[in-house]
Amino acid sequence: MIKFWLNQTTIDESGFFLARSDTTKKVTRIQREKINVILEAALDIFSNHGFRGATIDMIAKQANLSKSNILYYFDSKDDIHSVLLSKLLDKWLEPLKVISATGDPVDEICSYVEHKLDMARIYPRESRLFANEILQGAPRILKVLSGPLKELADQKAEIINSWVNSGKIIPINPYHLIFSIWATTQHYADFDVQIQAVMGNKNSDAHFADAKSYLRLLFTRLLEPKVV
Amino acid sequence: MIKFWLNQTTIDESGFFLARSDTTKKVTRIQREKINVILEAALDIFSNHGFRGATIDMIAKQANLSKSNILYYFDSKDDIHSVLLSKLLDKWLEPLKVISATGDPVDEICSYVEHKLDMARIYPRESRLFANEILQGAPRILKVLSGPLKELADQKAEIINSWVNSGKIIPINPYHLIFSIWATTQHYADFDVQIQAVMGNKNSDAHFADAKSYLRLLFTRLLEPKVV
DNA sequence: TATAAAATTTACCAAACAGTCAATATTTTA
DNA sequence: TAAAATATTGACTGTTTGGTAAATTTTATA
Repeated sequence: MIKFWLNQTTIDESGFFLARSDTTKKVTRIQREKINVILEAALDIFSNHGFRGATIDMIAKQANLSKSNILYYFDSKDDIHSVLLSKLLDKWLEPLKVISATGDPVDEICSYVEHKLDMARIYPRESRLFANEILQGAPRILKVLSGPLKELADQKAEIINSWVNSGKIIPINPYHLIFSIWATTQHYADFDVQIQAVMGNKNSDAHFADAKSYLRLLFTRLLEPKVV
Repeated sequence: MIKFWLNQTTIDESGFFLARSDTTKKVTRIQREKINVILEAALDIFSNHGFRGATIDMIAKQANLSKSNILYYFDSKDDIHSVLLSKLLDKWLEPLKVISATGDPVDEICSYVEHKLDMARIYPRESRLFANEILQGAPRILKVLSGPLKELADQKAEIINSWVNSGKIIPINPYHLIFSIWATTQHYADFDVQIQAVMGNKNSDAHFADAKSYLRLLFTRLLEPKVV
């Protein structure tokens, strides 16, 4: 369990969110600053090396702190990782929530795609942290995947189905639509090295700009009942 | 460097393929068998835990051999991993090679998609091994990505461009088309846990069957100049 | 079947690593 | 500014891990 409480929430070992305890002492300026510095450094290290490939020493060096000092703010390596994951999950689930049943179906989906692609561009480290976790069987966030994530996906799948039933988009499996959006957008963060190798080491933003128009075309042509 | 030569090829430290040396002693029955057992076990372990998360002891246990015995056949943990990667790369690049300029464009692309999806279904461990490697910056296969893979992608991109120019498919960035195929197909192997969590733990093959028809629809509707 | 070669095991080493603890330094507060 | 609270350091510990070396067992060969 983390020693100092972060923001308004934190997580317990099972990955569920707990409200801030009343008996908590107030965080000092130094605690707030150092915890941020550590989490920032840890995100760098964990996202590039995975949990097992990362060492507290690497994080310490990146943060310009001593290992002991890091273990003063966090009880363990696991602890740092847990906090990063919980912060990530908030951010990660948010774009999907925005999809609204009342909007234009193709617009709603394309906005979601664009939103997710922006996330991959702005938060590539978070994307890789997530990918690392999933690749290794999601040991720490399985409950969140089969709980909140599944519920959210179910909910949005229902909306997509209603669009299908009213003929606003072509008949389609909503879950696989969602998976293909996740796959194509996160790919630009997770497989960045491969993209750089194949496309040449241009400015990464150029690839994202091209990806944006490509993916809009892809999903528009998929969904539109009329020709585009 | 590996002690016993495998099949017809192996790799040196830089990741390039070397022909089998003439001075090599012949491999015994036991060597052939045990090397296969070790590689099989190592694929399990590396694909589920990443390079740093895997230990020789885990591989040994999985293979029902002692750690020392494994180090009798392979010089190091790195060595086992290198051999697995080289075997994987052969397999991984092959489907793309099949795309032919003379076939029907949409058929060619859809066959490629199907082929890649089959690979993800049949070789999920290889897919995850590859994903793990890329996620961590592809330190061991960067040369292959910017060499053989890039050349192959360039070559196929030219074919796709020719299809665009002759109006057989709609105007499209061929590289991003390829990326979206890689992303959507490999997703079903790499993010399997997430898919299971969201869709319920049905038989995994059912998801692949659904994915196959979904992806055929996706790429057909993307590419066809006429309505589908 | 005796001998050589190959395979396996056992005991070990050194480095990397997560984490502890007590001493010291710095900052806050009364 | 003195005392209390907080922050930082450095030396240390036990464990895990990759890898070695020599002894022993098993298999192939002449």
